[in-house]
Amino acid sequence: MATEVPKNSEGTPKWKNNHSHSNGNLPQNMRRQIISQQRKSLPIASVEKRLLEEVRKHDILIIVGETGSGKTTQLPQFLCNGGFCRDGKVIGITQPRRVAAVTVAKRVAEECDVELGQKVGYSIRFDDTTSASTRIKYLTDGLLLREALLDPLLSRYSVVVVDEAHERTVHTDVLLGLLKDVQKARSLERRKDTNGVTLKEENNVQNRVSLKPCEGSKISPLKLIIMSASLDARGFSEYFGGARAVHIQGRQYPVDILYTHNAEPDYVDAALITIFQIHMSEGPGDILVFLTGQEEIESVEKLIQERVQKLPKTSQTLKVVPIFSSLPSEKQMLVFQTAPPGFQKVILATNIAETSVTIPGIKYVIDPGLVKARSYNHRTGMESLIITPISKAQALQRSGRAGREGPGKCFRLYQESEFAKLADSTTPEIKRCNLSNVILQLKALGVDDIMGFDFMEKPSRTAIANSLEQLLLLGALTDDYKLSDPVGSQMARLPLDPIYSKALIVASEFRCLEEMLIAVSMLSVESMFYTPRDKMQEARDARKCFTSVDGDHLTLVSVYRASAECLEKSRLAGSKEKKAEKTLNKWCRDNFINSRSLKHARDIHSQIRGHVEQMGLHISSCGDDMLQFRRCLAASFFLNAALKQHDGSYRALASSQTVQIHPSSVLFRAKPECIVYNELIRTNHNYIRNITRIDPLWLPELAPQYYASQN
DNA sequence: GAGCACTGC
Repeated sequence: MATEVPKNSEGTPKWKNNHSHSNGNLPQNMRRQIISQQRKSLPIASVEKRLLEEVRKHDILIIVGETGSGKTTQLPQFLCNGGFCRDGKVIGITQPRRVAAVTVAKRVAEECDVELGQKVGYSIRFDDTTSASTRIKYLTDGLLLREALLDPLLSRYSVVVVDEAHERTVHTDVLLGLLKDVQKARSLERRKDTNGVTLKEENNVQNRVSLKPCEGSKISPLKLIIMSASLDARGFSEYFGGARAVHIQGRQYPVDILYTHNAEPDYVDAALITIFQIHMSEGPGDILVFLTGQEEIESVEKLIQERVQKLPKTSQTLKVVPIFSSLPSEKQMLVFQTAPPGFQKVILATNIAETSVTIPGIKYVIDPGLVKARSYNHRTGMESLIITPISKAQALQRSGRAGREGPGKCFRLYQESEFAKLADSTTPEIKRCNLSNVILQLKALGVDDIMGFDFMEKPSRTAIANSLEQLLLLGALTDDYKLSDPVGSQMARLPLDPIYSKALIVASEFRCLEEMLIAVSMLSVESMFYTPRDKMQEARDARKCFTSVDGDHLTLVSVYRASAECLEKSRLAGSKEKKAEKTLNKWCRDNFINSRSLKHARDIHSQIRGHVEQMGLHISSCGDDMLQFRRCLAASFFLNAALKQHDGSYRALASSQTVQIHPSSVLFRAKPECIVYNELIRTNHNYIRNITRIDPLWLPELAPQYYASQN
């Protein structure tokens, strides 16, 4: 299952698709022949009939398929040929990642010899290629969740295949619980249709059944297929009431796993030594090193360059390439270039190389066994980034990266006894994140009893209670914790963090919705600014013209408007869309702005604007009245207010935690008396980011329900 | 004085 990709609409890099790399320029009939041969040689091909029988016999099937089994591309075709697309029904296959949905759909369309968007298509946020004739639909799991808001019984689907379920993203976990419900509801509905009986069932099933989506459409049973990489089939099977699990062989070359004899006190140093050992005494083949973050990668890169100088001239043949998510895409692309003749490529990567990006040519993997992971403290509402040991499943995934094209070697920079101590699998994300959004979605889907919802792994009571409380404070819920109308249902419709959705509603009252639309779009993307270490001053100077003394929100609005102006100018000058985009990209480079992030923000902006218009909110601008906008920010983000203390640190009013302004904020030096912020994250300190200065008197005035009794 | 990875009708 290659998930490697290419420049899609957002400007993420165009990565090579493993499957079709050799078929590109061949005549059509030859290409067809090759594809047909490739399909037949897949491990899954020999079990087509058996699989179809299993799906017919069981409403829920767990498929454990190793890497290279062909399950993602082949199973939907088997199902379609086996009659599961009759009566216009659709087979939906969910993926945790957009790139995967896109590449796999393209490959399957090619295999079926149809145009993408006809029988086979994909649907991801901002990019839907499906049509009325689409029968095999690849989509992100988040998007299927969104679809469920409109069509609670997912009535167009005859089969839903949840792929990569072992990754246990929040979306996957919520989807699993929901699908279980939908399946029950649909069989109930059918029995009602045929016998006229109503059965009492638990879990909101009744609730959802009453929401009949498509009038007159015949409800068919829903088949569920959960696909996962090995290790954890039992968990899924138990969750689905002892569901049948089948195993499909993979096709992966053997990878030698090597451990260190002794514990390594300094994994960075150990990684460096290992890189040079491989370079000097192993055969050719590229090296992939897993590191924890940008800073570490940049320092290791420097250290390698230094040490290479000390090697004999003939051995100075290492080519180092870094890759991490915030790296601009043109730089990310460099990992796909083959090293110059005689050179060995060393890729220094974060977790991005574990699943998201597949780099060809890797023969050696160096794995220090660590990952920087996000965790969330439900009590304080604080996120943190902590370096923690990986799980066994992750270690396996990493080592597998060495065996995609031939036998490989994986150097684990820890002892075998340490491996045994690792957790089997990574803690599911749902246990590690703020649940406000999940809860809002579930409420909108008619699930009122969150504690009673059948999560595969239930979040803690505190986690649920705190998020319910937050939603209550934002006005999304009524006093008895039901979705409020219109605020709650409007918020649920918007694909944003609930606090941002609320900010839009507040802004429409403050007559600055135009500014807020820009602000929340910009706040919803990662790393708008790109600051390479060696050009820090240059980057700072370039951004000066956007800086607002009022804070980061207004600064972001300026950046957005300047970029829009640049695009507009280019269009007015008669540039074609492509040329205009190029001009914008250059503008981004000149201003040290991440063009991928900006594009993303622009996409979000247009999507959200559409929603907001549909809801009938009043879109107007406050013009030059920045006071009005800041008051609106205070009214929206009152839960995140902080006051300066004597020592220049801040006290967050809601939690009484001591926090500091993040150095990336334009207010880092100014340190105003009172501020609101949007992000609280613990790294070396408790940092707050995206900050605007406000007047402390505004808080009791604009959020009296929260601040009246205090002070 | 500093930024794991994904994702959204």
